[in-house]
Order: sequence, then C-alpha cells, then structure tokens
Amino acid sequence: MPTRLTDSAVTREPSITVGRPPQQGRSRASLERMMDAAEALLVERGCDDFALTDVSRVGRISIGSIYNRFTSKNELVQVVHARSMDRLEAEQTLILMRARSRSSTPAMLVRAIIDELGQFLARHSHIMRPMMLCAAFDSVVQNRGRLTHDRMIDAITIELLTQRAAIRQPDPERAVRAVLRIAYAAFARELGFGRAEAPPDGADWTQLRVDMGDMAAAFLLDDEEKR
Amino acid sequence: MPTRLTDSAVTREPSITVGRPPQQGRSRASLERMMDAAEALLVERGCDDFALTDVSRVGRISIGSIYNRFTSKNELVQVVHARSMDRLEAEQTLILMRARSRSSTPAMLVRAIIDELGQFLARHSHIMRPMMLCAAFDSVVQNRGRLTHDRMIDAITIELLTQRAAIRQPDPERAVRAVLRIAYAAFARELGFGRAEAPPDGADWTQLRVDMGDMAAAFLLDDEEKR
Amino acid sequence: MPTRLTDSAVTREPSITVGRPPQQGRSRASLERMMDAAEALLVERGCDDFALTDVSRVGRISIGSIYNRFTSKNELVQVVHARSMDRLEAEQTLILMRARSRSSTPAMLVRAIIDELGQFLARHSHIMRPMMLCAAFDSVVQNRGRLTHDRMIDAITIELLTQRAAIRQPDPERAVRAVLRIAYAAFARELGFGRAEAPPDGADWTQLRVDMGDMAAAFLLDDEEKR
Amino acid sequence: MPTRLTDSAVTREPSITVGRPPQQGRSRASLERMMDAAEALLVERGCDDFALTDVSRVGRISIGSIYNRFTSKNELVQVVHARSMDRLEAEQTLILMRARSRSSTPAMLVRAIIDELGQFLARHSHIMRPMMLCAAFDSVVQNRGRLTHDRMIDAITIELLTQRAAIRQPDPERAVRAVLRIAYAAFARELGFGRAEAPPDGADWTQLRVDMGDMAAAFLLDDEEKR
DNA sequence: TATGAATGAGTATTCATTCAT
DNA sequence: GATGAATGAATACTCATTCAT
Repeated sequence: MPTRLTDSAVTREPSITVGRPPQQGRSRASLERMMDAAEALLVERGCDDFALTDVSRVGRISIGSIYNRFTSKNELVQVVHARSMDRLEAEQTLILMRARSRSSTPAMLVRAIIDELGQFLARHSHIMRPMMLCAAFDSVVQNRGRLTHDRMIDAITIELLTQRAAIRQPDPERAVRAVLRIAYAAFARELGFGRAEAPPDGADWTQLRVDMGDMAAAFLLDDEEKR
Repeated sequence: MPTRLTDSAVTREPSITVGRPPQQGRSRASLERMMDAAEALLVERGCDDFALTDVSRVGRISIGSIYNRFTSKNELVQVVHARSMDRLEAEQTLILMRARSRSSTPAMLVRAIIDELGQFLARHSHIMRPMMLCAAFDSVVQNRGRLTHDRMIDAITIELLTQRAAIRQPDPERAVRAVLRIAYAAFARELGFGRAEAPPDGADWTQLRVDMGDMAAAFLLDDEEKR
Repeated sequence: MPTRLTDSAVTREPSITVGRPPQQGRSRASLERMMDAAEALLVERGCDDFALTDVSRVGRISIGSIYNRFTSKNELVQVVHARSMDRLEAEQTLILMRARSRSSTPAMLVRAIIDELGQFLARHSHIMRPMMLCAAFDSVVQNRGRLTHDRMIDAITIELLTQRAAIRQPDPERAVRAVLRIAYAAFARELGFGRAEAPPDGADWTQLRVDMGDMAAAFLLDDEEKR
Repeated sequence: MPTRLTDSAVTREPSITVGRPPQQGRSRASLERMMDAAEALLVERGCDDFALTDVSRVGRISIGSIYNRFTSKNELVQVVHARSMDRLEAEQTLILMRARSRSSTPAMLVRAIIDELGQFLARHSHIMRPMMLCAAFDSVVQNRGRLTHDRMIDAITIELLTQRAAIRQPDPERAVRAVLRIAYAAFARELGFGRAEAPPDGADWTQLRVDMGDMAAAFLLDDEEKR
C-alpha cells in the first residue's frame, strides 16, 4: 500500500536501531562480524537454511553474544535485512542521476529510468533474491521491504513528475506509480527474487528492460512525445 | 523460458501420474483424502510448514499409507501442486471465452484479456500464493509452475495474434509474450503469490487491472486502434 | 556343544519342514521363488538389511503369500538358512572323498582334510558370510548352524579316526575334534563369516591352510608319522 | 592384514580423540555418563539394538548433548568401541607378564602364552562379544578392532621370538603369527564374539586352551623342546 | 488361497533458545 | 558482558504385520 508523497519519502535515516544499541570498539566489531556472517549465510544458503551455530562459527562470536544483541533469530534476520535495505536506499539516487544524464526528452527519460531500475535491481539481485524469501515468512521483513519499495517508487515518481506536462494520463501521479509498480514486479520476477536458486540466465533480460521502457512510454506519454 | 507456439501448447493432458497408479474404491478414496488434506494444510500453513503427522490426522490416513503412495513428503507436495496446476489449466480457456464475449475491437480484446487474466489469478490466489512459495524451494514444482505459466501465455498469445493486423510492433508475437509475462508478474506480486499471508486486499486491485490493460493496449496497438 | 558320535550324525534328512507343508505345482513354484528371492537378497544385502517388500518384488509374490507360508520374517530367514545348510551338508562328503583320493599316509590325510575343509568353506563363503550374521541375532539359526558344524566335524572325525593308530594323543577322538573346531574357527574368521562385507582378499589364504594342516599333523601324529 | 613388527607396535597411545575435545567438570562428567550409558546398553542389548533415547535416559543427558559431542549414533558407537580397545590394550601386557612368570622352558612359555591369551579374551568377552558384532556393520569399528588384534599379536610375537632358537619352522615370525591368529580366532569363536547372546559356558573351555597350547607347541618347537 | 493397501510404533537427527560459569 | 554446553520438542521416514477384498 504505497503512501502518497510526503516529506518522509525524501528525508530519511538508516533503520538499524533495533535490538540493543550498538557499542564501542570490540563490542561493535563483534556485532559487525555477527551481521556480516548472517548476511553471508543468508545469501549463500537461503533465507532460513542456516543455523545460529553457523553464524557463531563464521562470525567467530558465541551463540550467547548473539542473544545478547538480538532477542531471536528472527530479529537478527530482520536487522540484517534492514541493513541491506538501508544500503539499497543509499545507492538508489544513482538511478535518477544516471537516467537524467542519459536523457534529453521525456520519452528518453522514461525509458532510461525503467532501464536503470532494472539494472539497479539486477545489481542487487544476489541479496534481494533470498531477502524476498524472508519476507514471505516474516511480516517485519515484508513491511521493511515494502517501505524500501515504496521509497524507491516515491523518489522516481517525483522525478518523473517533473515531466508532468508530457504525460497524457488524467492522474499522472497514479499512472506513474502504476507503471513503476508493474516494472518493479516484472523485474523482480524475472530476476528470481524470492526464489532459492538463481534464475536461468536471461538472454532476454535486456529485451525485457527495453520492452518495459516502451510500454511505460506508450502508456504515459502523448503520441507526439513518444519518440 | 517460454517455448514458442507449438501444437503441444494446445493439446495437453493432466499430469497427475503418481509413482504407483491410483486404485479403485477404498484405495482411491484414501488417496483423495490424503491429497486434499495436504492441499488444505498447504494453503493454511504455507508450503512446508506442515508435518506429515498433520496430513495423517486431517486426512484420517496413516503415515504408512502416505509412503505407500509417495516416496517422500516432497513428492506429495509436488503431486498436490501438479493437481492444482491441472485444475488451473482446465479452467484457463474461460479467460479467452469471457474476454472474447466482452470485446468487439482489438483494444477491447486486449484490455479484456488482461482484465480476465487478473481476475483468473485472483480467483486462484488462495492456492497460488502458497504454491509459488513451494516453487522457491523445489525445482520440480518450479518447473511444473513454469509449464502452466507458459501454457497460459501460449494460449493467450494465440488468441491475441488473431488481431495481428492491429499490432504495431515489428515482432508481434514477442511483443505479446512480453506484455503477458509482465502482466502475469505484476498480478502475481500484487496478489501476494509466494508469500505466506494474504496481501492487504487492495482497493486499487481493480485499478491495477485497468492500468495494465491500458499499458498493454498502448504498447501493442496502432494509435487509431487504442480506443 | 558337539554331540558325541551317534548314528544320527550319519543318517540324516533335509530339514525344511518348518511352516506349512510345501504344495503342488504353482503353489510350490511360488514358494521356491520366495525362498530364492530371500536368499538372493540375504546374500546381496546382508542378513537383515532387506525388507519383505523386496522379497515380494524380487520373487514376484505378494506379501500376503509370504505370510501364508511363514509366520514371520524370522521364520523365512530360518528356513532359507536351513535350506542352505541342507545343501552344504549334501555336498560335505566331497571333503572326505577328495582328501582320501589325495592321500596315502596319515599325515597326508590330515593335511588334505584340513585343506579341503578350508576350500569347502571358501567355496560357500558367499552364503556363509551373511548367514553367520543371522546366527548372531537368531538362536534358531544359530542352533541350525551349530548342527551343521557338528555334523561336519562328526563326519570328518570318523574319517580321521580310521588312522587312530597313528595318533599320539591319549584321547584321539577329543583331540581330533579339537583340531577340527579350531580349524573351522580359523577359516571362518579369515573368510569373514559373520561380517557384512567381503574380507580383504587373502593372499595368505593358501598359506593359512597349509599352516593349519601342519599344526594339525604336528598335534595329532607321532613324530615318525609327521612327514 | 597384520603389519610386520615395527616400533609402533610397542609404543602407542589411547585413541579417544572425539571430534570436540573433552572438557572440564560438568561437561566432562556428562560425556562420561553418555559413553558409559552407551557402553552398558551396547553390552546389554547388542551393537545396534539400542536407541539414543535409551542412552539419553540411562545417562541422564539430553539427546542434544549427545549430538553436541558426536556427529551421529555411529560415531558414538565408534568412540565407545575405541575406548574399550584402549582399555584392552592397556591391560594386554599382563598376558606376557603372567606367562613369563609361569614359564621356565620354551614349551612352557608357548603354552602359557596361549593359555593367558584365552583367559584374557574370556575376561573381556562381555564387551568383545557385542563389539565384534558392531565390526560386522561398521568399517571404522572393524579397522579399530583389527588394529588392536594386530597390536596384541605383534606384542606376543616379539615375546615368542625371544625363543627363536627353539622354533623349528623355517620362517619363525610367520609361523608364530599364524599360530596366534588361529588361536585368537578359535578363542573368539568359542567365546561367542560377534554373537548377541552368551555362549553356553563350555566345560571344555579349559580343555580348548590346553589343546590349543599343545598344538602351538607341537607346531612351533623342536621335538626335544616339546615337553 | 492370493493379494497388496493400511497400519503405526519406533528412531535418528536438527536447531532455536536457555543459563550456569 | 561473554561463553558454549545443555536442552528437548519436533519430524521425516522404515518396515513387519494385519486383514478386507
């Protein structure tokens, strides 16, 4: 359920404030190792197919330490997920910057943004793929993922609405959001998000991005703007 | 990897061929109860979050009986999945029939088909939602699901290509397939396929179907055909 | 506990009279298939590592038929074992015939008999190996095995006592029995009786037979008879 | 496959090195209880006829604790077996000490050693009997058992070869080894090693040891040395 | 008599979580 | 705070045996 544009969509801050507050020095370092280990295992073995003893071994911290920071395995996963989402969001402005620099017309901008969105998701698919699976079981993860999804769409929507004049739809914002939701869904599915194994390498992955861009342009823009 | 149109896309038969062939009478009845129980639990609790003892209890059959029919819990899940897919495919021609009966122009047909596809998936979302989660872990389920997906897209593609003259894309078949893949992905995501819990039932679900139809029409059809 | 020589040690009859009496024609044939299948599985997979469903499959008879002939899996094993022992005993006179034909002195006879005993057991090791394992768990099998063991030793003892004059021991019969028990034990161990897998192929198997023959001769015979 | 004499046959060390090293205090105590329980059950019920729940109950430790120390039930059995073998080996020098103290001639030494070997095995038959059955199914156990067997024979061989001058065989070492292998096999069989139930305690057990000693002396020694 | 589907007790193994040190 | 041993509920799977047809 995407929230309409608010300031909160723009000004935001990292969301790792779950569990007990991070400590200094050694303590901080072991927290890092713990989360890095969990993330690595999560990527390697899938959302739930690793045990805390694995985290303990890989991160060289004791089980007890994990429970000193987190109340449950679930919470650990949630925090690792949140950290990934933070990283994702931090990098997300790249989509707009790159797209803008490639585009001189509304049609080009639309196509470029869709293309960059696809490439962006592909770049992060190694982490998104298992994380979306976590979301299937854990509503906290699901909501945090939805938040990032919505924020990305919010930001891109703002950008696209700078071309509001070229958009033929009666409710431009809604139309833009619809396009982005659809594009995100199509890309996510094609990249195997929420699946345990990597998807068969898409020869038509590039083609899909182009088609999606064409669809977006065709849907959003006036006829004379299309090319 | 969608297969191009072949006859096999049209002539097909149910795929429930368990290791041991289904029997008569009592035997047959217990097989039914076992699969119904498994399906019910799968829908209720998610793809793998039910135990065979639950199946045994709910279906009023012994653990041993399950293993007389299936070599493993996995196989049981796979067969239940296959049965669902068979049912899905059996009903799938409805999409085309209903869409045709609502449409007198190419644009109307495109929009109607997309709309019916969405409604069709929504009608089956209670079973598709957990099943897509199974696919995340079990490649047999994944392949069977992909097969149904491809068959649906094949059949719809054939229908849409009857309007080939109205399609402005250089490669109409590829374009149609791309649209359908994207629509399927968007609907699946919105309906929460592959997630454990139901999605907040979107008030904008209807709107999404309309938008998707508009996008499809805008992408596929000549300008004068759009309305 | 070897029984002393009695007539029963010489006159004997096959021991398959367990279970219900064998039938005619088709019935008889299925009993044969059942026992052959059981024996084959027993040899292939070890004493207890096969299921009655395997017997049913391999022998092309139903589980029910097995239980019509035998009261339990144990009894089936016992009868198959008894049949093997019968075959063994039927062939056992060969030991004496061959040994006699090779020997012109008491020393030669002793050595030849020990050697033939070893070769005899080696020839049957494929069946004796798993069967001795059955004996470890089933006292009926154990007793039947002991019976065959005793009968073989009885028969050989009688033969060796024809050379009573050459034996230096105060109680020749006891001495002969001791030698044979020891030789049997040594051969059985070396051939891996009672083990699941075949023993590492004995390069020194021949040497053992010779040594054992020497030991027997040294123990039993007067000094001037030894060569 | 007995290894020829090497120093390693004499200098040796216990082989209990479980995956995870044994701990202090409480931890150590529970490891002891778990192995003691396993050994007791193994002796009482046979090699594999006990469940880990039994070990848990008898040893008053949780199932999980067992799996904290051992990777599988098999490994537990292997380690319990190794511990027994270690104990056996630790006591093994007694055979030689006692035999030496009873003997003033080569013939007496040979007879005494064979007798002591028999008594030694009889003293440990309660544990050897089920353990040899384990060896039938588990090659790790089999190899460890073979190692102890070989070490005992190595040590005794060294002792007997001090009387080399009295041995009439062309290859004294081989002859001695053959005798010991045979004696071991005969005793093992008579004591019911590898069988589940105890053998009927033979009144002729003593007689067998004497006979075996006579055979050994007759085989190994010069005529004038025999008495 | 023959069949083979149904039964269910029995067991090895996993892993999140607790808590004494 | 840190440690990691202890816990035990939960679960897939096997197979001898029964019995309705």
